[in-house]
Amino acid sequence: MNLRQLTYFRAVVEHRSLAAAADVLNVAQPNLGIAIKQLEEKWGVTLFERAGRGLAITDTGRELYERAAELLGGASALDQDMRAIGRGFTARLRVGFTQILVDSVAEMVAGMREDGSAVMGGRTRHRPSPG
Amino acid sequence: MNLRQLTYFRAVVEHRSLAAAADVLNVAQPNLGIAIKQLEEKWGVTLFERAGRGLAITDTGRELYERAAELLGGASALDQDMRAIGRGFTARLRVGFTQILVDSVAEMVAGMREDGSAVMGGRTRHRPSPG
DNA sequence: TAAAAATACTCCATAGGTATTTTAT
DNA sequence: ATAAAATACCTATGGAGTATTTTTA
Repeated sequence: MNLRQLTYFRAVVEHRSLAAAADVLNVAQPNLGIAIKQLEEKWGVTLFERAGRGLAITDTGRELYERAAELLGGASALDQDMRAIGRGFTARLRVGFTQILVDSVAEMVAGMREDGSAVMGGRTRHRPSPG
Repeated sequence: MNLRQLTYFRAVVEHRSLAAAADVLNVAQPNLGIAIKQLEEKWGVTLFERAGRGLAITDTGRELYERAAELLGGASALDQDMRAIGRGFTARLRVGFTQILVDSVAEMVAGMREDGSAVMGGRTRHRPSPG
């Protein structure tokens, strides 16, 4: 399994067609069918069934789609954030605050995300929550 | 960026050495240096600096490590779960329950995970929470 | 001088493309 | 007859290995 195969699979699911997905991805049609077959053979599952001229996704395919999309989203975000660091657009800032400020800080961060700032990483709790 | 490069990077961070990581991964030492250089050049960042005979990770490298580890963990879990489906060991079960049972169900699921069951997917809220 | 990383190269697996065949409307 | 997927085949990129050189404690 690699990100390329998952990317191809996701596009095929979203376009419900090898040809359409191939067009969007700017690759030749056979590559997509091959990538999907590789996943199916590696895992011993069926992701699509041929339905007339097109493809019908299976339950297993749907399960994979949800999780592949999440994984690819994470990979894409990581890629963009690292590129941003490379361009010097960001630095790492560690911010500490107490419970009373959690909501207002969260609001600020959400605003930064909307502004296109590359907000990376998450929260770290350095002391156990009371109780 | 691909999972192979991140896998190599993670191993180098964890072993603080190309040679040691190469030994664990059963690949030749130069491959790891090449993979890391590819990431550095793609993003324009510095992940390690040569420190004496070994390598010293940079702040950027640390940032990448945290996120790469998370991504690789997700990929590994996905891989195992799909393989389990292929072996017929799992089926998809959609379970609905009301708010009062959330805690007890969560506890059961956590127990299943500890038992090694392949618990996949997450929660879906089909109605807005009250208020 | 010993231990680790970096470099130079060769080889091969596989990703990608083109052309064609098969399938179903 | 047409539109889509599947198959066959060829090419080329890049991932892997070996051998060697450079770096530094």
